[in-house]
Amino acid sequence: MARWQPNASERLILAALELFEERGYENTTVIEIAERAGLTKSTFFRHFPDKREVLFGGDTMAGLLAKGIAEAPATATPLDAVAHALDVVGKEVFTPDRREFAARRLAVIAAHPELQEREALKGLGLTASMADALTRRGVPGLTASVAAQLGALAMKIAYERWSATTGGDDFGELARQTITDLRAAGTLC
Amino acid sequence: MARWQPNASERLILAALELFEERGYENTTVIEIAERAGLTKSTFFRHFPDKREVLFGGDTMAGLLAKGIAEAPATATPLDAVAHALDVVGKEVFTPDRREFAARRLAVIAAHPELQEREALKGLGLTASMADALTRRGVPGLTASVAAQLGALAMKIAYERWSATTGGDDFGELARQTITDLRAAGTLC
DNA sequence: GATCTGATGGGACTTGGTCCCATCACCATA
DNA sequence: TATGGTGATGGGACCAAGTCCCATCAGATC
Repeated sequence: MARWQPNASERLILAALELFEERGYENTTVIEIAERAGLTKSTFFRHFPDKREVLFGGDTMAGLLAKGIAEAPATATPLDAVAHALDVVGKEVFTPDRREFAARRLAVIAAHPELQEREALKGLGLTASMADALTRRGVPGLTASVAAQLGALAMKIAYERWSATTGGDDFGELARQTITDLRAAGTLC
Repeated sequence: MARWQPNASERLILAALELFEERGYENTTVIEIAERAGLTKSTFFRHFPDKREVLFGGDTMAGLLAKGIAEAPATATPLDAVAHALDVVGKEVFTPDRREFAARRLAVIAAHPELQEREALKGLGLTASMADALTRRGVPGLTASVAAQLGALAMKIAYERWSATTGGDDFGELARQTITDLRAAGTLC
């Protein structure tokens, strides 16, 4: 059992996903996850602050969305800027090779309230980040909030659509389509 | 120490709120909450499924919102129906005598991520409940989702405004005003 | 080969949460 | 008065999550 094998985090993530699929989240112990990854409980908590977080890699998304919104052309409407940000996310994070993982991850989350709770919190963070980036573009507060909220909804829907495709579909395109759908739906409110 | 004193749940809730204010959420033990309420750990978990839930009374809100939406006049637009539901909630739950408690509760939640996480989950539940009630009115899926999302945002903002007032303000009115604001903001997206 | 650095192992400890059983208050009935 | 039933509570054993601290080991550097 050689120490020092690379990709400890990745191994832990995969081990956790597999075990959650096999026995469910609450029937899986952190120690078991660590063991399957050839590591120990101590090391697990050195890589992730808690058991849930193992399925919610880093907080890079918030910064990426903010960057994408800031970089959108000055003439873009708030929702256009959000669409641009989702395009960036699609190119840098939701790449085709991660599609299958996303689908498995979504299925596990859907089956366990504790994980949904964490996802909801992450969603709040992303919404706040987008709203913040929009106000820095000069968008008035409430409008920024609404656009960010719709953006978060669009991202969620697009993520589900993307992970459910058989492959080949670009996340950015799906997101853009989703936003136009939401825009149409919003006028009926 | 007479057993059988009434209002065990209320006493636990108040004790928890006080302790969270005094020492913070993570520096407060369930045993301490129970002791201040003149009860024990066992009894605490008999009244609440976990430590967080003590600040998130029951799940009556979802049903109330659904009822309010269902009862709205047939001519009402989706957002109008939501406004009607928020009015119902204002009359049955967010009554003036609970305003001060709401303010203290919000302050505590804002200071502790674990509590924000639970609130985020509750928000998801309410959104889903509203979207569901809207589709039962014949509103198409995506439109229902958008209206529910905006409704949840309106409720959150109105709740903050309401709890921050010095008193006398009606939650339903605040919510209605908030929805008008959001509608205006939405057209700028 | 000695040393330094950083990731890992391991164990003690606290707390959240579950489970099970004993105990007590209150009520009804004889 | 007593007797039994019901439901809420007390209490303790137990497991898993998460924290802390220290020992250990691999690899790089000199």
